[in-house]
Amino acid sequence: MKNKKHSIKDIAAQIGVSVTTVSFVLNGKAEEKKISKAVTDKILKYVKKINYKPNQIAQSLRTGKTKILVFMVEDISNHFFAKLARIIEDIAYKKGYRVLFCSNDNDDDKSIELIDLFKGRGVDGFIIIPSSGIQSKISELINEGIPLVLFDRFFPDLESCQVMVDNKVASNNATQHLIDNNFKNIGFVTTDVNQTQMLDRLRGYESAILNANLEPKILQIPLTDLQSDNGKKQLKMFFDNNNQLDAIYFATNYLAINGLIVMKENFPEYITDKGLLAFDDIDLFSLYSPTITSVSQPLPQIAEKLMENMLSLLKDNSKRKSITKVVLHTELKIRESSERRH
Amino acid sequence: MKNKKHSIKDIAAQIGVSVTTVSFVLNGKAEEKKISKAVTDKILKYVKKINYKPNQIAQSLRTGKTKILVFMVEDISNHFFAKLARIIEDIAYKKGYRVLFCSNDNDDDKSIELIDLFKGRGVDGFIIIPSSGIQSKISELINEGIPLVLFDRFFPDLESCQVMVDNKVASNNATQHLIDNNFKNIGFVTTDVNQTQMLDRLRGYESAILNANLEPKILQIPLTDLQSDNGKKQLKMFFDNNNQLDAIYFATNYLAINGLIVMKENFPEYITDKGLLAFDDIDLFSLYSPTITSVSQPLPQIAEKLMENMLSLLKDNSKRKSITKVVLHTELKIRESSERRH
DNA sequence: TATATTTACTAAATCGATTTACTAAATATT
DNA sequence: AATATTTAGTAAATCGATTTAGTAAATATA
Repeated sequence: MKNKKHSIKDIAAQIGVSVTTVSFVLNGKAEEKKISKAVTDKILKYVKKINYKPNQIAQSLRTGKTKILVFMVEDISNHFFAKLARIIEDIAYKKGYRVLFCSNDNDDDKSIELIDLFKGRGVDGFIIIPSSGIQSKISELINEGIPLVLFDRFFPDLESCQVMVDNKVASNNATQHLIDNNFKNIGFVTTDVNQTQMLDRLRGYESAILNANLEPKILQIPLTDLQSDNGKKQLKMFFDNNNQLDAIYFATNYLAINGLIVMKENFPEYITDKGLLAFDDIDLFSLYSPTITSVSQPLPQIAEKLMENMLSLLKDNSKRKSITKVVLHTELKIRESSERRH
Repeated sequence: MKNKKHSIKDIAAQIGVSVTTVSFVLNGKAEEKKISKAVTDKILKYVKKINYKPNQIAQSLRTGKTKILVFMVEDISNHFFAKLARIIEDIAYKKGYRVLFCSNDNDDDKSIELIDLFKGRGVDGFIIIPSSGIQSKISELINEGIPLVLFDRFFPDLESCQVMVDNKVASNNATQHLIDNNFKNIGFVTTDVNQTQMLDRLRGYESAILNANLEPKILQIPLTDLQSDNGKKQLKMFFDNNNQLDAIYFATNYLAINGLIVMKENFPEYITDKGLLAFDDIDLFSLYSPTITSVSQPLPQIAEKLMENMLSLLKDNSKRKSITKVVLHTELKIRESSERRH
C-alpha cells in the first residue's frame, strides 16, 4: 500500500549486484553484456514484484530524450484541432510518446515563446500549425536538427517536412460545384490572414469564378474583428450591399457559423434561399436545415501522416530532406444547401 | 546564430566563479548568500547576453518538481472538454505551469495506466474527470500527497478536492421549465454510466416529474452502443414506442445530436413539434431551427476554480482537507424548442 | 603449462542543476 | 591585541538513471 520510491540503486542493493548490472538488465542488454541468466531473472522478478518504474526525468537528463512531443495549434478548443489532437495523442501514445498540446492564438510572439519554452524542456519533436511570422524560429528548429513537421500552412522558402491538403484544388472544385448547380453570383467570405492555406482557398475560388466568366465578390474579415462583434457587422454589411448574391461560400467553418448567426438575425430567408458552402466539415452542417455542403478534410489521414513523418524523423532526423511533402485530398460533401437552382 | 547549449558550468567558467555562486544568483539568493553586487551583476549580464535558459530536466531531477500538470478528460476532442482545456492551459501557463492533456475514453484501465505513467514522469498535479472504477487509484494519489482536483464526478467515499456543478438542481429546474410550459409527457434520454453527474441529472428529472404527478419515460443507452449505430437504433425504437411524448430532454449534448440525427431521418416533424431540451450548451443549439433550450455549464468559472484549487494545493498540499468542495451553478438558456405549448 | 579469450560482472564518470557544509579574509567587538 | 562575527565565496554531495572503461575468474587455445 505504501509506496516508497524505488530507485535502481535500491534494487542493486537488494539483489546484491551493481547498479550497472541492473541497468543493463532493465535495458534488455543482459545477453549482450553477458549477464548470467540467473542474475537476470532474479532482477526481472524483483523489479516486477515491486512494480518498479524508472524515473523518467533521470533518464531524460542522461539520454537527452524526453519522449514528449509538442503539438502546437491555433486554438486547441477549435473542433478541427481538437479532433486532430485526439488522433495524434492516440498514435503517439502507442509509440511511447506523450503529447503536449498548446494554443498559439495565431500570435507570433506567443508561438516563439512557447517553442523556446519547450526547447528548454528538451521535447523530442514539434508538430506545428504555424502562425505566419515565425519563419526564422522554424528555420532555427530545422537548423538545430530538432524533428519538426508542419501542417496546414508552410513557408515557401523553407525546406521543412510538411503535410498539406489540396486547398486550392478543393476550393476550385467547391466553387465549380456551385457554378455547375447554376449559381451565378457567388460571394466568398474569408479572413485577412496571409497564410498559405487561406490564400489557396481564395485562389481556388477566384480561378473557378474567372474561368466561368463570373465576377468575384470577396469579403475579407480581419482576424482581430472575428473575436468581437465587428466581424458580424462586416458580414451584415456585406450581405446588405450584395443582395443580388445567390450563393455564399465561407472559407472556414467558424466564418460559416458567424454567417449563419448574422443571417438568422437579419436575413432569415437567406438561409434557405441562398446557396451555402463552407470549408471544414462539422457536425452542425449535416444537422442544419438545410444541411450544408462542405469541404471535408481527412482528419485521420492527416493525423496519421503527421505522426508517420514525425516518427521517422525521430528515428533518423537526417532523413529530413528525403521525406516527401505530403498533400492529402479533401472531399466535397454535397448537401441540401447547394442544390441546383433554376 | 549557432546555439551551443550553455550550462551553469560554462557560465561559471566564463565568469571565473563557482557554479554554486552562479546558481545562487540565478535563483535570486544573491543577497541572502552574500554574493557581492559586482559579481551578481556580471553573472546576470552574461546570462542575459547568451540568453541562457536552465535545463529544466536537471532542475526537475534535483528539485522533484516538473511544473507540469495533467488534465485528464474523457475525450479531449469533445467540445466541452476542449473548451475547458483551453482555459486551464491559459491560466496554468501564466503561473509557469505546462499542461499535459489526455483522454481516458472513460476506460478504467486506460485511466490507471495514464496516471501511473505521469506519476513516473513526476508531474506536479492532476486534474481529473474520473471514470467510475478508479476509486482506489485516486485514493492512492491522495495518500501519496500528490495534488489532485476532481471535476464533474466524484467518489462519495473519498475526501478529495473537487469542483462540481449542481447537476440535480439544474436538471430539476430544466424539467420544471418544460412542465411549466405545459409539456405533460417528457421523455429523458441518458446513458447507462453510473457516474455521479449523470445520476444527478436523472434524479433531478425524476423529482420534477414525480412532483408534478407525471410519468417518467426514460431511455438509457449503453455507452458502448453510442459509438456504433446501435445507439441510434435504440433512439428510433424509443421514439417509435413513445409517440405520445410531447418533449424530449437529453442528458448530454452528444445524446441530443444523436437524437436530432435520428429525428431528421425518421421523424422530421418531431424536431418542430416536440419540446426539446439538452444538457451542455453548444453552438449548434443557438443556431438550430428551432433554437434549442439547454443547460449551460459555466466553463470559465469551472476552469478558474479548478486551477485556483490546484494552485493552492501545489503551494501547500496539507491544506487539502480545508479546501471547500466547490459547487457551481448552471444557467438554463431558454430558447425556441421549449416554448409554451397549448 | 603458459597465454589468449571469454564470461560475468563493477567502479566511476556523466547529464545539469541545487544545496549543505565548509573556509579564508575582512571587519567588529571587548 | 585577541576574539567574535560577517562577508564572499567554494567544494562536494545529491537527484536517478546510462555508459565507458575496466577487472578478476573461468575457460579455451597453443
